[in-house]
Amino acid sequence: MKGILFSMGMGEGEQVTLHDIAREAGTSVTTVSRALQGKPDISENTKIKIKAIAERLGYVPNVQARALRLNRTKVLGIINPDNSSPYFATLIKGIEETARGLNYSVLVGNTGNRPEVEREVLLTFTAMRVAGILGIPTDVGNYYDLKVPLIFLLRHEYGNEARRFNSIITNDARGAYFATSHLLIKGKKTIFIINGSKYFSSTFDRMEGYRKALEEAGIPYNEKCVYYGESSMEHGYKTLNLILNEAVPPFGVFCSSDLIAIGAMRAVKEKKLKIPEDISIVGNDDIEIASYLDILLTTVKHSSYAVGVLGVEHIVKLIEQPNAARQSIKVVLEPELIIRQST
Amino acid sequence: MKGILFSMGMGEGEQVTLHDIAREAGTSVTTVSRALQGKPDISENTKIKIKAIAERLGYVPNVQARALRLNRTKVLGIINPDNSSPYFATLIKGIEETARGLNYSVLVGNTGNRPEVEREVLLTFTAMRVAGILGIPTDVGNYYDLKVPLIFLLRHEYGNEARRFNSIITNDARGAYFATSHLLIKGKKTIFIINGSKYFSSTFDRMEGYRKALEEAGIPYNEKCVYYGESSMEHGYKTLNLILNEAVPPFGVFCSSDLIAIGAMRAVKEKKLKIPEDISIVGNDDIEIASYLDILLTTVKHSSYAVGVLGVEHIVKLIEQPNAARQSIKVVLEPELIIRQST
DNA sequence: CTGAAAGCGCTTACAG
DNA sequence: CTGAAAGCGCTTACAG
Repeated sequence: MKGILFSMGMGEGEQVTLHDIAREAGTSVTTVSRALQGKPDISENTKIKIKAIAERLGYVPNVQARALRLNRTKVLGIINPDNSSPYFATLIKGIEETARGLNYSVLVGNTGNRPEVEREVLLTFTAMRVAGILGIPTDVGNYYDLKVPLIFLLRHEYGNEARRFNSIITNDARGAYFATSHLLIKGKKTIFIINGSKYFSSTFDRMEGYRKALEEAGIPYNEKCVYYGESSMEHGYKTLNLILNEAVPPFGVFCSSDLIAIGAMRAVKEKKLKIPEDISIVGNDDIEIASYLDILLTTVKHSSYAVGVLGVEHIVKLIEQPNAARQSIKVVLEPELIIRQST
Repeated sequence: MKGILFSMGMGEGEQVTLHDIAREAGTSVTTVSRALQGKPDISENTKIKIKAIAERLGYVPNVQARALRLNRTKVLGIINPDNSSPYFATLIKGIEETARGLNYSVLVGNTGNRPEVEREVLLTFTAMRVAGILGIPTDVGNYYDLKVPLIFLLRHEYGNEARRFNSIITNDARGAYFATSHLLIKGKKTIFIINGSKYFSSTFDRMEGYRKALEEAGIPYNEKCVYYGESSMEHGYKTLNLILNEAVPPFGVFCSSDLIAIGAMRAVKEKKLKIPEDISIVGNDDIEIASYLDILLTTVKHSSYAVGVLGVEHIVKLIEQPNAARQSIKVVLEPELIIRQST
């Protein structure tokens, strides 16, 4: 690493500035700045000369300085519970790829669904003066006094605060409705739901679709069929074992994530029960592995990648078109039921 | 979102500065800066007053300005092929959590293993003046003239350039040796290897362990048993089908990632062949799902989370301890064979 | 077509 | 214990 640098007379950490180029070119910093920006009021000759020197010196603009001067950055902050969870990972990929195409960088923060961590990350993003924030909220209250464009992804606020925030979500009520109806049609009379955390709007929305489907089938709602918790294989595994202590198959289970479904399937397998005969399982998300499992997973497909893409496109619009900031963004992506082998 | 802000007289995008606090406190910006930093040369009274005002105004320091002044940022850049691949996702999680604990932010860039994208991301990071870079390299040549601390993760350079770069890797030669020996011990006479891309050092290292194990067992090396490609379920699936066109079971397969192994298992299942009787499969990485599959996957465990943690710890040392920068970092984490049901 | 000057928000010697 | 001043690297009116 040393060789090349030292031969150019630049040590590690030393950065070429406009001033260096100006000195080399025998011109002013002003001219260098404008030449590099390709502004029309600089002669072709000068531009060519300056660009050549910049190239030779390995000049890379200092965006910190530019940000300070222009009072804007090209950085987006992403707040999410856990970047290693496949659904969020795909969302982040959509964000990163779209942001890169629009010349934005992306700062990632994990909250583990802990409000105090979320607050901390938000503070860091604010200090970094990110141009906008894309958040999968844990505690909506943490976002009240942000001063930058913000869009909630996957979850929105609910209750009294409703409609104050921008959001791009998937239609979880409809997804749950699809899943539950499908389970019913497949002949299961009892449908369990292993839902997410009670504090998320998506969890709440799913209850709506679940109840609607039951109602339409004339099956009374029974709160003993409802479980809440985190989105993990382990939780799915444990919860299905809990259910098995209380109920005898056959029955159906709608899981609020494919991860939960995979854990649940594992529990079923260990009890030597059959899927879908004894227990039908519907997942949620359609992560890639759902179509590589031993028993292909029937699931409600939501494209988190698409949510990421839209999130960036909309937030960049809010950032770059001042009058757009007055608009309220409410996007709802429709889900699709993918029927495979687990039902 | 507007309510609170407007009542404070601050609109969206307007930021409180040291100057605002100074005006309010009837003091100089210098004093405010020092008070907020908790420097000893400011009276207790002044500190208390200034901190209260800062709090009330919702002051958040502008790290861009600080970075410019101090000529250093608290930002780390991560370059990786694909943040949605589970092994990398876990690595990134380890990086993010450790970095946050040390007050660093984390910029994530995906390369898709494409050198030109890698170059682009590196340029952006340089422009952002990241304090250090943690990279899973695709083309080592892209890193030659970086001027910031750099550590390669998971892969290192090889060939002529060897030993110029810092690296934290897993012992892939040993892992492949474990896997291959294990397959041999389990009675398979032919061992295929579905390896990664030819251009990665980890792929190369795996070949070493693979050949050593064969040699010890007195089995001649046959290049027809070696396949290269990307790390995906789809590739594992296709490759196993290719293998099945050429060879008849029983045989063993060592896959260079669990994702490949899962794809391969799917192909075996579709051909109605039995795991492990007909085909034994060993994965690599030990991603979480390996222990939730229908047939629990035997795999070589490498902790990418640990690599992430160590990566941050070491790079922060390089950044913050100038004399440490002279040291060369070469860390190799040892793998472990986890025997489950697929062998 | 080009340059001198101001200023973004911060920190830190330096002076008092 | 406190403040005036310089300067980090950049951009942009303003003047010529």
